[in-house]
Amino acid sequence: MNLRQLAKELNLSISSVSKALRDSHEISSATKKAVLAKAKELNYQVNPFASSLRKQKSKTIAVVVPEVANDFFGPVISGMESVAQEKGYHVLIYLTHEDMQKEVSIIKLLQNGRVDGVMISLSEQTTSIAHLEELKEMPLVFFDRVAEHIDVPKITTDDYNSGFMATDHLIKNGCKRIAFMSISQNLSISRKRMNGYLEALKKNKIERDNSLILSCIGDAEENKDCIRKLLKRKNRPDGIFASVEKLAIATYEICEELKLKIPRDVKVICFSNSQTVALLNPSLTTITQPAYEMGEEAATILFKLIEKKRHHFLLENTILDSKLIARNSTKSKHNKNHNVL
Amino acid sequence: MNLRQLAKELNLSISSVSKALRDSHEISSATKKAVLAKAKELNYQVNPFASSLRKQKSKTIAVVVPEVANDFFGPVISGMESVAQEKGYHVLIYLTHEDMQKEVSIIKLLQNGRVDGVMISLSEQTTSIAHLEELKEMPLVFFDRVAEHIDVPKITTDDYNSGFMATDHLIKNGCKRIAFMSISQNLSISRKRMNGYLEALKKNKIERDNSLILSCIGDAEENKDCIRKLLKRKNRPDGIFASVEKLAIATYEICEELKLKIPRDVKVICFSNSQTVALLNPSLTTITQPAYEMGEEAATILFKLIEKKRHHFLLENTILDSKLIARNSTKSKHNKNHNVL
DNA sequence: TTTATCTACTACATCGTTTTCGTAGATTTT
DNA sequence: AAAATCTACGAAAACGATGTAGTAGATAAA
Repeated sequence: MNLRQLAKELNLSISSVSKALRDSHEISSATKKAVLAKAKELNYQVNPFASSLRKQKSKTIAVVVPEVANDFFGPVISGMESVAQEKGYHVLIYLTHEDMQKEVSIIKLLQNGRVDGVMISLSEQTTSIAHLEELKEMPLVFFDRVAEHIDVPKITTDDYNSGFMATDHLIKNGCKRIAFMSISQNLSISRKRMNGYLEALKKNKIERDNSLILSCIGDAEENKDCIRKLLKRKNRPDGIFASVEKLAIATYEICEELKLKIPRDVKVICFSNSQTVALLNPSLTTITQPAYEMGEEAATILFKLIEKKRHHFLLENTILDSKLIARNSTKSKHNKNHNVL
Repeated sequence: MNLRQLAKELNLSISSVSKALRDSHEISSATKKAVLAKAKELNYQVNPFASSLRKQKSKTIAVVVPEVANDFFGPVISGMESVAQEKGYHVLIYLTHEDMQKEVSIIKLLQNGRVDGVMISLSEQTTSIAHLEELKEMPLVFFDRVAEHIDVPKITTDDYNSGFMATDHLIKNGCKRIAFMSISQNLSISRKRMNGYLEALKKNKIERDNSLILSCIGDAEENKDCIRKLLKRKNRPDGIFASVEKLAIATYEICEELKLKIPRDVKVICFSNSQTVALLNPSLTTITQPAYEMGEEAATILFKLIEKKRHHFLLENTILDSKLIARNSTKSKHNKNHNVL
């Protein structure tokens, strides 16, 4: 069922029917009513490709993420999808699986006008953003894992401050030797979290020890090895700040293996959006990011870019607050623990 | 950059260029080479809307799921996306948030040819599938939460058998009064899991007790209330089989609240795809579904439907095996526990 | 030599909408 | 009554790619 057939049924021209359907003032209300009724009766739906071709917009946005099986990206996407659904937009999803090559080819795919805008969180392995520079014409928003030197809106949490809070929290609970474990150093979030960590050490007059700063970029087993070595040292750390949840989980496993008690022997804090970590033994202290809200915010900004042509006033970055949720994995013997915002 | 401009640059007709790009035998190899080179130089990309309009196919599929922030649907989508990416297809994602009304309107959206095929897992609240019957022309695949009386391919795990295994596992570990908790009774997975549960009771000569069969369809607090009441009864169950993870987690919380020890006072098993539940205290015994594989399988079948016109031979259902991973939450004092496939 | 067959291209209709530009007839203004 | 303005519609040209049908010119078959 297309406009031509509908027009024939109604004894009207194609253009009149088209206008009637979009409530043009050029069409009398009687005619509009007839058209709407017939369209409903015959279940007419606008052909999206014809429409997109003509209007040069797709009513579709793309989300490019490293992974979706994930307590963080899941809710982010959910937030984006809600906003998009409300706006009548469609959401294409592309996974990079932390592979820069895939990221590059996905971005290339998006250059042909298939989408009106793109939201991206970079892969761990992404070292250059040349592929993104080429998207210049396209409304583009970064979220969470952002590239620093590119002139587009970015939504992040305050990673520097979160890194500071996490480290300070460990220190306040008695830690003297705190290890920082992150994934790729390519990621600005890792660097910012580390800078927060370093600043907290400095503020508390603890000297920086580079042997306590680990980049775990291998697979699960390699990362475990890395943690095992760390915890087997004679002067092992008494606090671990993991930049991502999987490293904290691995730490739990290694502690079990080495008969180290958390939090007695070593305290653990990490970034995580999982609900279940509250039920771990011991319950895991986390920095939790407002994932759903980040998705909503990113999408909202993207739609502003898409709808207005003036990108300029929107270039400033949006920074959302994460929460430190203190639980038992960082509890000190003497200090009573309490939730801190 | 479009075909017209490219053709002008090359002093060729539009149709020749179009054919050259698609490697038609009507074009000499010299010309093809020139066209390819120029296309690359000018970064020509086919306009997807023009192409889709003309060819009447979109190279796009839709995934409709209740939620994406989820340890099961996340990997499922990941599996689907891998297959799609390999095939050069794009993936649209739609979330129903367990709301039938949303599901209906999403399906309506998909009737206009925007996608070449649809994969869906029904929302909890879905009671009728009239909206899906109207997609008749469209290649359609159900996964996990399927509708039983509709003539399309379905990918599920063996929920009946899993329900049986889970219940049998509890009985083998000493449980006599086993509660079954599920979400919506609308879902075939709930019914099948329950039937497996009932069959295991029968096989072990345990009488069915309807007061131990709960449908938790409320929000988090209501569900907790429901569980609290169950565990406060004077003859409370000594085993709980939760059809979904969130109900098991809630059970853990209520047990903590009521000072009940798992597995001593009550043993718990549930369907879950979370990695972290292995680290809970006690570690949680689960039935784990092959989520990623289910996504791959669903997508593979969908592409067969899309590519061949003969749907017939594909109508049979695909059933994948879930694994029972025995952990401490179902450990009996006397029986040593071991992983069971 | 004439006719048939290839080769390598081009012209053009088509996919279904949207939108600009017209225009006939009715209504209002001068 | 003539001119200007409205109202409600239609014709037709895009949007960009694809595929059918057609055609010069070259080669092969009769």
